[in-house]
Amino acid sequence: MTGHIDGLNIGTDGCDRSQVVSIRDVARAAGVSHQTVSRVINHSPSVSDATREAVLATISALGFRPNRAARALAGGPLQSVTVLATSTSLWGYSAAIQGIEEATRTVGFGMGFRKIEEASPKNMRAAAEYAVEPAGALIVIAFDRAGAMALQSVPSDIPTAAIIQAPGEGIVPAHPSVWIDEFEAARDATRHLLGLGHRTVHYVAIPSWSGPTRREQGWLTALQEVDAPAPAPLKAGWTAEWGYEAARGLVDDAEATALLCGNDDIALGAVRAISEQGLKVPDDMSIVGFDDVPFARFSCPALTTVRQDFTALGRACVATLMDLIGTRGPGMRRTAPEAELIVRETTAPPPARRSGARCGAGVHSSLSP
Amino acid sequence: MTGHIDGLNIGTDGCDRSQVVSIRDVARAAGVSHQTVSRVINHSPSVSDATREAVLATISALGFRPNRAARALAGGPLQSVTVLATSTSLWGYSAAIQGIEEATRTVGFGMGFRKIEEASPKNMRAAAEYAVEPAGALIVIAFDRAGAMALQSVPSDIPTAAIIQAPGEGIVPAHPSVWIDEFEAARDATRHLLGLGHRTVHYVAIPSWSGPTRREQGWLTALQEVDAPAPAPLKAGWTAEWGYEAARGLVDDAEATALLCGNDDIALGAVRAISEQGLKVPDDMSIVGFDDVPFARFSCPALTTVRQDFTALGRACVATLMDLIGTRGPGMRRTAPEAELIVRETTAPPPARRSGARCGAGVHSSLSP
DNA sequence: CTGAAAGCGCTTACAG
DNA sequence: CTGAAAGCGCTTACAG
Repeated sequence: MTGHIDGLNIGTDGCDRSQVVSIRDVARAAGVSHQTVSRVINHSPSVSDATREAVLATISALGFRPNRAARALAGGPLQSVTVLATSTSLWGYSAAIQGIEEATRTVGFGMGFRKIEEASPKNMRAAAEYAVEPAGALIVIAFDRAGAMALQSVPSDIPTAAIIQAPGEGIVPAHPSVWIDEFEAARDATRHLLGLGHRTVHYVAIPSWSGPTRREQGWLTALQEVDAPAPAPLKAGWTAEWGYEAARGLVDDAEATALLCGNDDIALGAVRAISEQGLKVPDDMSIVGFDDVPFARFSCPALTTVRQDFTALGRACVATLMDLIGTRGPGMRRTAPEAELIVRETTAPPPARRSGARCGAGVHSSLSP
Repeated sequence: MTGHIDGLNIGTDGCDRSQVVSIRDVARAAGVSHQTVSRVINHSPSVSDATREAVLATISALGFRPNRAARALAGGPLQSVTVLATSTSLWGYSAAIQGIEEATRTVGFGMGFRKIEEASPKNMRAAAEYAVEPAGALIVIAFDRAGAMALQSVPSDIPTAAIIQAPGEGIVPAHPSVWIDEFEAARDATRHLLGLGHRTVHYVAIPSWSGPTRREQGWLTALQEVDAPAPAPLKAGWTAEWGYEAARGLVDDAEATALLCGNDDIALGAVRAISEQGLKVPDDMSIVGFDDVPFARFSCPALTTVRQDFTALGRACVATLMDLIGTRGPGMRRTAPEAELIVRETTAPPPARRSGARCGAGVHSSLSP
């Protein structure tokens, strides 16, 4: 059974504009001019304590709520930011959005969200139009190609900050941006695997559109440090399917005993693929993820991964934006967080000798829907 | 290393208000009055095709973007909804938000988001204030207690719709609401387990604040249908930790061979706990989740669960809201989606005889951080 | 079909 | 410290 109420409780049509109390109503009730009320709600120092209190009392008595549209229109300060991103549900995105929301709320801003479907200039103009206020600020999450293109297409009169993938050496982002540089963490993860005795480490790459990512560079550097062979990175998308497919392709390669994955979903998909072949993680194959999604420590075996604090990154981006528009919140930290290797249960020394042959016993049928 | 750009490319301060083109600029350039421009951008039929085209051309030539604040202030139709919820990252929430965003974008609305920290009336007033427009519409996601309280505290002059847990028989929501009724799916899941030969099914409940949820009722009904003993539901929160703890408590109970969990995170946490004890899922314990999170089919073993389409639910909620405010989008479906049992690998017949003793060999140390 | 008027609720200057 | 003025960019009626 499905259920829904068809039109109950539609007593109010939501357009009771006659009844909402305005700054003038407050002024009248408090015996002052409406400008004085304006000063009070804007925390102007040029109001005597007595009148301030009186006005404040009237405001709460009347249930006055300032009209944001009017404020924005009259040239008040920016009070909202709208975030543009290709996803709300992938971990990095949703965690970053959470951080952005927290930080914007702290400084008294509202937050809008709009999904990037396609990063055409036309769409970006539309997106900017939905920026809630005239010239309302934008934050674009540009982890992916569409996001990066969106960032480029943003109208130049809109204050914009971005969360991006760590740019390569010497590349300067076109907008104030924040990122996590995972070079060292990726190198650490690779060294960890190498230190366990693996001859080399395979890498399943998340999408990139402008040269290798910093995490890929870190991986490669660790390999080169010890003259380990560097297999070509496996290209993947963001979801578990990709890790599943990548790992299936590696199962018959006796040389492949360690796998660094561009994110945890990919890693978890790889774990699944290995297990389906009757092999064990980490006994037959070590796997390391990236991100430390909340579930990572509950997976079986618990996933070794590189933790990234996307929520803090979101907060840092808001701080950067506030610098840009000259509104600095109290104690806003703009430093991007570090990435950190978390060793759990999916990494171990390589098998004495990988059979390469599938161990029939453990073979499941392929994925169910 | 952490990285961030300090203040690069801050050529624009974002307040180039002198330069933004207004309806009057368009009017002048097109040789018409500004009302005519207004009519064009509002799709009024009372404009000749010739003038419409001319205006449209000028609009794109000048890069005109209507000012939403001015529109809202002047009494134009509602053009945004802001969603209130306690989380952006839990699956049900983020998927619902995605559906809401899609649907609002389709009808030309913008979407705001504000997290519910605490559902005090004061906070709700503040939240309403951040509704982007005066009397801007609200959607509250009331899966949890704080959400439900928020829904109650919403100022009555704001058009509001809600996504809620399926209400018990005879309970009428205070606002137009949508929900998924999981009664039958929960009963199906329980029957499935019973049909496999389990004597009974234990249930790990998600939080409830007004009697048993529909899914709990479905579970109980299936048990009663066959006179199976009905163990007290185990209370849990929304995350994997809770399933982990609940399952640990069940491991020594030889009677407990099947577990229905209030959501997939709980179920996955339970799987982890069982495995840590050296037991196997589903051989020693069958586990069923709820929601079908994207990862469910990749877990090892792949999770049997009840699929719920939260994205469709979000869309249905927007349709309900549009009915409320009298703005009906093209082809909006408001029917709430059904829940559906997806049988995968975590369910099987009960063990011939559960030892109840822990199998030392497989015991991991407890959870890493 | 199109234009001139008035006003939405606020905020900046500008005066006192 | 406080009030009277003007205007932000649009939209509804109201006239033609």
